[in-house]
Amino acid sequence: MSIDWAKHSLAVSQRYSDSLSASRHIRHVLLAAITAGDIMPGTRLKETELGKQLGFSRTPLREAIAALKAEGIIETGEGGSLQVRILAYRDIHALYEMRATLEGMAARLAATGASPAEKLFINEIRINETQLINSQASAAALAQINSKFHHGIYLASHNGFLTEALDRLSRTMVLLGPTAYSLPARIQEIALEHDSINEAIQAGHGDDAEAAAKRH
Amino acid sequence: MSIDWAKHSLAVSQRYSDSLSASRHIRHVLLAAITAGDIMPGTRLKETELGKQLGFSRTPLREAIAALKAEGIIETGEGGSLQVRILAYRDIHALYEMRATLEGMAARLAATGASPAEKLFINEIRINETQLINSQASAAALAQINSKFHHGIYLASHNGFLTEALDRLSRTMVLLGPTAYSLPARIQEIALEHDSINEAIQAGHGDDAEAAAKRH
DNA sequence: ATGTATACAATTGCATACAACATAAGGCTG
DNA sequence: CAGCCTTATGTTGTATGCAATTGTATACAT
Repeated sequence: MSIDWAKHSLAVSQRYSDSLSASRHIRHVLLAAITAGDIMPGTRLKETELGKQLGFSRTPLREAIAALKAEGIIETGEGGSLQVRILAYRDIHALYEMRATLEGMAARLAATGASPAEKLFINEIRINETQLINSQASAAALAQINSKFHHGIYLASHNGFLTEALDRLSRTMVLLGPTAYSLPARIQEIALEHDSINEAIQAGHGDDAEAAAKRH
Repeated sequence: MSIDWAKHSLAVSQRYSDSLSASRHIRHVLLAAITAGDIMPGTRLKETELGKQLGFSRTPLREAIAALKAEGIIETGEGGSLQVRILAYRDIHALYEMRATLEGMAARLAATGASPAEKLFINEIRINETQLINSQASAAALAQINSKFHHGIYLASHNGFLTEALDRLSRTMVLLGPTAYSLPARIQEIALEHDSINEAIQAGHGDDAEAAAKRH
């Protein structure tokens, strides 16, 4: 059974207005396919087959794979065969531990160093999120606004390496499968936690912001 | 004026017993050249020229470059030209800020979660370092034992992503140029700081270890 | 029947060739 | 003489073809 590559390819083309080189395009398509669960961890990827299905030569495909290997999304198994990385249980724990620390760092820096405009921006997103929750928005919409909220904090930290590291962690987390954004109870929890983080940032309390973000 | 690639290439071959694929070999050689200061940030890299000098085709060279681009060591300038990344001043601050946080995290985890054998291992390295300092060892030797000490802590954190992130930071830091390991006063300071970190880890005091590592 | 060795198929790694694009220089025109 | 357009050169992006290594299957021997 084959995968619907056209869907992911089209989405990437629209998202970036066809302005990506083939190798970058392929990289995003592969990430989208993994995120959507079309390719499960451990799946063996065969270059010739993938190239034929995607409609690209092996050269840009290998470029994309080289980048994903450098990020730890794809690994070379026994004998040089390619496969999507399988996370061990201790990796999962380590992943969340890492994210907690970095999220805490970002929240602290945002609380202590963000400009008034940036704090306002974060607060607006938070208000927007509350409205979406109250209006029973879809899980996808909630996930998107959630991502916006966190990204706003990353940017307000004024630390490009921190932002990059957190983005990288997010990309690695797609290996865990689709995130659960459907349980109503969890949605309410998330809202409360976001409130705590936001309030600490608005007040400029670094310690509180870090602690709240770590709990989240 | 050309660069002595043979030196770096030989060093990499010896370090890894010639068991690396061409693309990985090239990646290490490029990193070594940047570390040694043979290639300065902002230098434009021309694929055909590099390939001819290194004795490899453009294909594995591009694989290596793709990996280094994913790591943020090399970036594509105007018109798609390749150049070694230039760190802005705020990047430098962000880099050290990031490392302080991650080193603190590693030290805390090592203090709270390292096995007795791992703690012993770290302690041995610390003792070894003291001996080297007292015997007026070379700056290179001190840098090496310093690296070992920190790496020992990383591994004792039992968090592969943390270790990877710190290694990545180290690779990015080569863009700042050779590190100063020559000032005698600083050597003494480093020894004292390492002692503080080591003692906190041995005692299992997470807070102290994190604080000491952040200061360092 | 099981283990081992050999041969074949398939996949990855590398090299070369081609196409598209950006840049810089030189000539032409206003 | 200055500015713009055209052309030529050089560099990056992509495709294809070949070689080498690895996995697998089958046959033979113990």
